[in-house]
Amino acid sequence: MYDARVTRSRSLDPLGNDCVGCPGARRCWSDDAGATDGSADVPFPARRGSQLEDGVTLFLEGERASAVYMVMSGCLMLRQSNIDGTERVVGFRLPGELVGMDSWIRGEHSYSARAAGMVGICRLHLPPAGSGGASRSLLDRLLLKCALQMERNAPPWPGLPAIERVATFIEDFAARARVKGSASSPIKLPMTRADIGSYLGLAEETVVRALTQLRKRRLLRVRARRNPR
Amino acid sequence: MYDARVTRSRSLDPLGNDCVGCPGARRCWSDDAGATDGSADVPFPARRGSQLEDGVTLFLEGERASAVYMVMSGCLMLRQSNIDGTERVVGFRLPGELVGMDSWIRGEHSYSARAAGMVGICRLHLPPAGSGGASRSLLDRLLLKCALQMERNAPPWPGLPAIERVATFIEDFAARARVKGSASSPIKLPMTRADIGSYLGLAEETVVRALTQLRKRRLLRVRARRNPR
DNA sequence: CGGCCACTTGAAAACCTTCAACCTATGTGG
DNA sequence: CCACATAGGTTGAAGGTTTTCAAGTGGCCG
Repeated sequence: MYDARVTRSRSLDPLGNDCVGCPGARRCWSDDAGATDGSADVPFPARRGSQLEDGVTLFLEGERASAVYMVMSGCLMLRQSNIDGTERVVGFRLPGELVGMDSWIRGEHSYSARAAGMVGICRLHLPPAGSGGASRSLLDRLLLKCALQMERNAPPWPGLPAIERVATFIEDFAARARVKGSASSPIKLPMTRADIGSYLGLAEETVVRALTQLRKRRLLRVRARRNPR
Repeated sequence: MYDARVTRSRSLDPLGNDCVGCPGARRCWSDDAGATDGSADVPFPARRGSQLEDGVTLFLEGERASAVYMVMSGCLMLRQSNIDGTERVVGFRLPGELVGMDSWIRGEHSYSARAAGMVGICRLHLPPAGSGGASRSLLDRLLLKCALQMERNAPPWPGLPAIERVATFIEDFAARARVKGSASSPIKLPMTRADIGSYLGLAEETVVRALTQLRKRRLLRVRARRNPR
C-alpha cells in the first residue's frame, strides 16, 4: 500500500556521516535544559537528512532494530498492535525527538513508525546497546534526551473529559512542533482525527465534537487542510 | 501529616557507599535484556538500604532534585498536581526501578514520591546531569534502565473499557512486583482503589466494580487487606 | 465506644460511543 | 471533461458505559 522508498534529501550534505558541521545540530542536541557546554559539534556516526514521503513506513513493529532515529522536520506517527489485532497510535515524534531508544535496547521495534506528511530524519548509528561501544559524550547526550522524553511519552491524563484531553493534546503538540523561541504561529496537524482519537482513547466523532467546541469558544482556530493525506 | 523521618535499614551494610558487595546489586543492575557482562560489581556512589515507613514522603513536587533513587523493596507512588489543584497518581515504582531520572535532568522534581507500604530504597549520588562527571559505565547502565522504563511509564491505553484497563494494570503490576524467575504467587496491592482509579483515570467505584467482575469471572482472587494503610 | 478510612453497592445523571447519514475535496478512469 | 470512487471530516440520534451522589459495611485505633 505504501511505498517504502526513501528519497535522498536536498540538504547540503546528504552523505554526511556525523553531526559535525550540520546546520541543524544545535537544534538537535543543544535545546535542552541543563545542556552542558552548548557545543553543537557532536561527532556521532549518523546518516544525515533522509526525507520520507507522506505515509512511508520507517520501520515496522517486530522488525529488528538496527538504529535510533532523530526527527529533523515533520512528524512521525508510532503505532502498536493490540492483542485483538487492532492498531492504536501510541505516540508522535517531532523535530529534535528521538525514536527507537527502547527498540535499541530491546533489539526489536515494539511499534511501527510512519511518516505523517513529509518527514526529515537522521539515522544514528549506535553500537549495540550495553556493549560499551558508545562514547561517553554520546551516552551523556542520549541519556539527557531519553530522560527528557520520558515526560512527553504519555498521552494526557485519561481522567479528564474529552474536550480537555483534546485541548491538552493540541497544546502539547503545538508546543513541541513550534521552533523553540519562535512566536506562536499556526501549526499543522499532519494526522487525521481518527489518529488523534486513537492516541487519546476517544472515538473520532468525539474528537471532532471537541474541536468544534474549542473553535466555538474561540480557544482554537481550525482551518481546513489544504492537502489532505 | 506524614513523618518524613527515614529510618536506617537492617541491611548488612547500611553505610555502604557503593554497590560493590551489595547482595541486591545483581537484581538492580543485571536483570535487563541485553545486559552486558553480567557483572554485579557496580562501583556507583550510593547510600544503600534506607527504609521508608508507610506514607512517608521521599520527595515533594517542586523540590530541588539532588539524587536519583532505586527501589529495592516495596512500592513508591508518584503523584502530580493538576492545574486545578487536584492531585493524580502518575505512576508506581517497584523493586529494580529508577525514580527521578527526569528530575535529575531538569533539576527539580515534577512529581512527589510517597511510600506505599514499607519501602526500601537506595540513593544514587550522581554528578549533575550533563556535567560530564558521570562515568561511562554508569551512563551505560542508567541509559539502559531509562530506555527500558520508558515502556512501563504509561498507564494502559485509555481506549479500553474500564474492566480491561484494571485487568491490564493488575497484570502489569504483578509482573513487575514478582521477583524475576519466581513462580506466580499472590501479590499485595499497597495502594487504595482510589489510587488505582486516579492512575487509570477511573472513578474509585468503577475500579471496585471492575475488580468485583474479575473476581466473579474467576480471573482474579482478591483477599481483604490485612493491614490497610 | 466512636470516629475514621477503605471499601462496597444502588440508582440517576452525564458523558461518550456507536450507527447512520451526509458533505467536500481529491484523484481516477472512461 | 465528467462521473464516480475514496478518504477525511461532520452532524444527529440512540444506546451503553462511566461518573456522581448517596448510603451503608467492616476493621482499626484513640
